Amino acid sequence: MSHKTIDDQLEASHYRLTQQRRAVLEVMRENIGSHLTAEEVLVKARQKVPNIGIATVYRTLERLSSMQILYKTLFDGGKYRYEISAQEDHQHHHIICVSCNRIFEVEETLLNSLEQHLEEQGFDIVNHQLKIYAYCPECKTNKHN
Amino acid sequence: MSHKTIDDQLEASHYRLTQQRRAVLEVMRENIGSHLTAEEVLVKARQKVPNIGIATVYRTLERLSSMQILYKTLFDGGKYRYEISAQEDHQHHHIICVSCNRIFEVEETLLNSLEQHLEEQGFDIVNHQLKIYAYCPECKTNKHN
DNA sequence: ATAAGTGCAAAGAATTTGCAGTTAC
DNA sequence: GTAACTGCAAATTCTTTGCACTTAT
Repeated sequence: MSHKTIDDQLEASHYRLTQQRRAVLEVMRENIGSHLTAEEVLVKARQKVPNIGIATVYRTLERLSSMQILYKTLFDGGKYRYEISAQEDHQHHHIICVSCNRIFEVEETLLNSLEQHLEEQGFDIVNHQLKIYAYCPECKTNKHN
Repeated sequence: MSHKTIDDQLEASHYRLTQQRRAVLEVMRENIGSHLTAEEVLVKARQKVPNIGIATVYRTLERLSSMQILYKTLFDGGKYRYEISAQEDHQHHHIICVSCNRIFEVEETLLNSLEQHLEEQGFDIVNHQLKIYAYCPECKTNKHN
C-alpha cells in the first residue's frame, strides 16, 4: 500500500530503476515480515534476474537501508538481516525463537516510560532495538515430547 | 567481590589456569562496565603476557562466555564485545552513543510488563537484549556548538 | 607423563571494493 | 552520450581451526 511513497522516494533521489534493483525491491515486498539475509535475497532475486550478483544485492540493500526503506539489523550469528519498513514507525522489536530460529515481531509502545526516564537523565534517544530470545508457543509445546 | 565464585567455577570445570587465561580474566576484571572487543582485550593482555596471540584471546573469551562468566554481545558494526558478568542478573541493556560510541548501561526492570504480556501469549522467554541508540548527555551538549 | 593449552599461519564466513564493461536516463 | 550501475574477482575484516610445540597438573 505504501508503494507509492517508496517509489516517490526513489524517484526523488535519482535512483535508477534497474532490473536488479527492481528485483530486490520486489523480493522485499513479497516478504513483508520476513528478515532476509543478503544471501537469501540473492537466491530469490535470481528467480527474477538470473545473473544478479551478490555485490549488487549488498549495494542495493545498503542503499535502501540508508534511505530507510529497509531495516538492517544484526542478529546473533553475525549476519545482517533486512526487512522492508512499515513506513511511520522506525523502531521494531523481535522475538527470536531459540529453537526454530523463526523471528516474530513485537508491537511497539512498552518502552516509552524507559525512554522518558533516560531523556530526563540527559540522553537524546535516536533509536532502539529490542531482541527477545524465547521459545515460541509452538516450540514450547513440542519441547515437552 | 565475586572473584571467589568465578574462581570456584573455573576450579570445578578443570580449567587450567595458564598465564594467558589469568591475563585475560584480569583484563576483564579491571574493566568492569566496559565492553571490549577481542582486539582490545589482546592489547591489554599483552601488557601482562607479551606473546599472547589473538587465537588464545578468542578461545578464552569464548570459553568464559559459555561459562556465563562473560557476556558476549554483537553490536552494530559486526563485532562481538565482551564484558564481565555481574553474577545474578543475566539481562543487560545498553545505550550506545551515536556520536562518541561509548556504551552505557541501563538498569533492568522496565521490560517486565512486556515479558508478562508475551508469556501470556505462549512465549517462553529465555533472555532479551535491548540496545538504545542515543546522544549521551555530553555529546548532546557538544553537538550544539 | 600426558592431556590440555598455546602461537602461528592458514582457512572461513560475511561484506566491501576496484575495475572494465553495460545500461538507464 | 554519459554518469550511474553491474558482475566478477580480489581485498577486507572478524573469527575459527589445524598443527607442532609447550605447560599445568
